[in-house]
Amino acid sequence: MVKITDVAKKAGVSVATVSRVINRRGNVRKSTEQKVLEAIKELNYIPNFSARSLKTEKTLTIGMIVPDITNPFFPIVFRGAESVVKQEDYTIILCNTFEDEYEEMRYLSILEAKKVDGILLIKAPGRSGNEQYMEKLNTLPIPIVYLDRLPKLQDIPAVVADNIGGGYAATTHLLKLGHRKIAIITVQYPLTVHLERLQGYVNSLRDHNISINKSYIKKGIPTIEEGISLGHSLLSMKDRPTAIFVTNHKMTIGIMRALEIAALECPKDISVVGYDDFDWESVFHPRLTVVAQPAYQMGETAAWLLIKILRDGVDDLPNKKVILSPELKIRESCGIYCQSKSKLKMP
Amino acid sequence: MVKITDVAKKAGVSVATVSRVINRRGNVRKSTEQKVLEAIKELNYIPNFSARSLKTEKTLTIGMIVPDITNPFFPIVFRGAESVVKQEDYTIILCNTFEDEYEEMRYLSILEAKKVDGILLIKAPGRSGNEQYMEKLNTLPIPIVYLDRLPKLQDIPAVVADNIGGGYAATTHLLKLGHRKIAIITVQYPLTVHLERLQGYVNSLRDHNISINKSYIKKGIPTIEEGISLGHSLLSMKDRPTAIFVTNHKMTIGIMRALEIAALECPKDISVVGYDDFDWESVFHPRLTVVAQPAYQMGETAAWLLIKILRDGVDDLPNKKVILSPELKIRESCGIYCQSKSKLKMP
DNA sequence: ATGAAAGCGCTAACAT
DNA sequence: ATGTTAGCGCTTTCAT
Repeated sequence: MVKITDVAKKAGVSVATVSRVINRRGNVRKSTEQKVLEAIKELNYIPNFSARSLKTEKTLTIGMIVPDITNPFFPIVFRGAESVVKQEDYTIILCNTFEDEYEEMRYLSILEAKKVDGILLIKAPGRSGNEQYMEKLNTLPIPIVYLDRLPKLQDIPAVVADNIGGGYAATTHLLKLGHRKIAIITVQYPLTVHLERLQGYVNSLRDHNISINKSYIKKGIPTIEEGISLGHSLLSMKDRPTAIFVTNHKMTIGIMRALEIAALECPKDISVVGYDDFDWESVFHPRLTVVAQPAYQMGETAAWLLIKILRDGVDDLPNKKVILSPELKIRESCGIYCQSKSKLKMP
Repeated sequence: MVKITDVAKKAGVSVATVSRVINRRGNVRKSTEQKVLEAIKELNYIPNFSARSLKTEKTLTIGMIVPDITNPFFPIVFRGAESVVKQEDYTIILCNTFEDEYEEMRYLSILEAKKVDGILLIKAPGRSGNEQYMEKLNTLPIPIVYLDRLPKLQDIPAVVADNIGGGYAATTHLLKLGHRKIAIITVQYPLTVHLERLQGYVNSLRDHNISINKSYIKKGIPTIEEGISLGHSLLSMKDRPTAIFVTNHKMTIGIMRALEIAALECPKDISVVGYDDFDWESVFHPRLTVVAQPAYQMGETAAWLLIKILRDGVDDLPNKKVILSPELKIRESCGIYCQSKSKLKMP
């Protein structure tokens, strides 16, 4: 391995000078800089990050903790974050927690040991009995920007989507189509995103003077299988809903499967609004009407925020929390409900 | 920051002893070990990886370079790799190249500087005029395991899928259904995977004595838009194919879109076989018949191979290249072609 | 079983 | 503008 002393020797200068040209510290004559650059190229010298980090306390790497990179929402967020972070020569350690807070804690310790400069954290659902973990999070010596999911902490840097607004938009759309029996399928984890989407649903119903039917509110874990079984329970009700709002992508797939099994057509027999917008959803049938989140932008913004904090500190941040707006994409999975004829029509 | 000397002081031992217990080097009396462990816990000591790496030349991190994490195939591979790598306490730096070899080169230099212990490389397509890069790759001081896409190098550690077999299976399936006018849409990049899938298509046609119609072979870039336009050109032919095999997921979405625009139904009017199997494909319509790759297993296997190399070196590896088999998942996007009646029927 | 001490490759304060 | 040198926190050899 070639090191800085080798370069210095070859160029006929001291290591300090070499270091200066590597780090563009200035105070180097043009001609000596040239010599050094040549030596570097000839020897194929690459500075050793570990050594540099030991001294500077900077690693130029940030950690990103995601619940499930297999959920297509997160790769988009990742790319958004990477696109801004790479401009500052940062690199990302990606950690998958499988929605397990203990796994998250484990990764956090590792990231702390590896001295990443900052962390982009999309939290796993909190475990009861694990509350002291939040304190630890709050006092971690590494800057954290929370992404998508907001923990119960005051005044922390975070980038989230307006989930209440998303839930409200979805429900209101269904209401305007004439639906009155609107169910919601959401995730049982104590996660802000799902709680808020439910809140948006409730708000919309309230605002439109529709009473809330608790049996229309179903919660479960975010898997296809759960979507199927929750779908079944909804579809087999006597007073079956005419529309379903699903706040999770995988459960939406499950619902669609449940509809098929029950030989129900969407949107003819029942309307569905999903969450998150992926490329195939606008092509395959039924084309899903969904609340689309600005995933890429969320990643970008969070990364940008983190870098800003890394540079200037947290304290003089005007607003620590930024909220991005989702967008309702109206496609074909919702039909008009005509009360008089007691059936559904296409819009 | 609490460091090893602090722990030593608190426990009343030397730093050497602390280091021994941390690294489980043995030769420490049970009682002293206990003291050290307590000190570590009380002080909340976390060893500094940078310092350790500087000394040991190991970073316990590996780099993974992927062309596009937004392609749902790669997150699955990532998870597979992570699942084995984490058992050995490695962490993964994920790098997205956007299918750009220059971007890949840039990341490779960074990974080299950061002294990752090994690299999982899913190559971007090679650029002409950039051939000397392969030499550099070959002499990199960091072990590389190639994944999915095989570069033109001899005898390198690699984990790939049997793409010839995949292309053969897809084409043969169509043939058995009675199709004779089978088109293929594939990716124009010089990538083994697509070249081989095309080869499988050709082989199958040859083996069944069907002459190859060059105008049925379309190549383009792997995007939805390109799928649409290539689809158009195929569908507007006088002698339009009765079946299309698409070797890329995004282009498959594009094809389905093109079918809709042309008011053609799948599988009634035309059959389609795609590549890669994602959860929604078995629910939304038309349910795609696809060649499913063992993505997770590919990630696992590659990571396992890399770790083995990290431990034992490359040289005494029995077989450096492992080939995993894909599986044809037959669903509903292919119909039977009845030549006599000159139309398609469902199977 | 334990400790003292020499580096690992680099940066930066200080000297010139 | 350039050089000398003291660490950064850790592992490991060599004594004891």
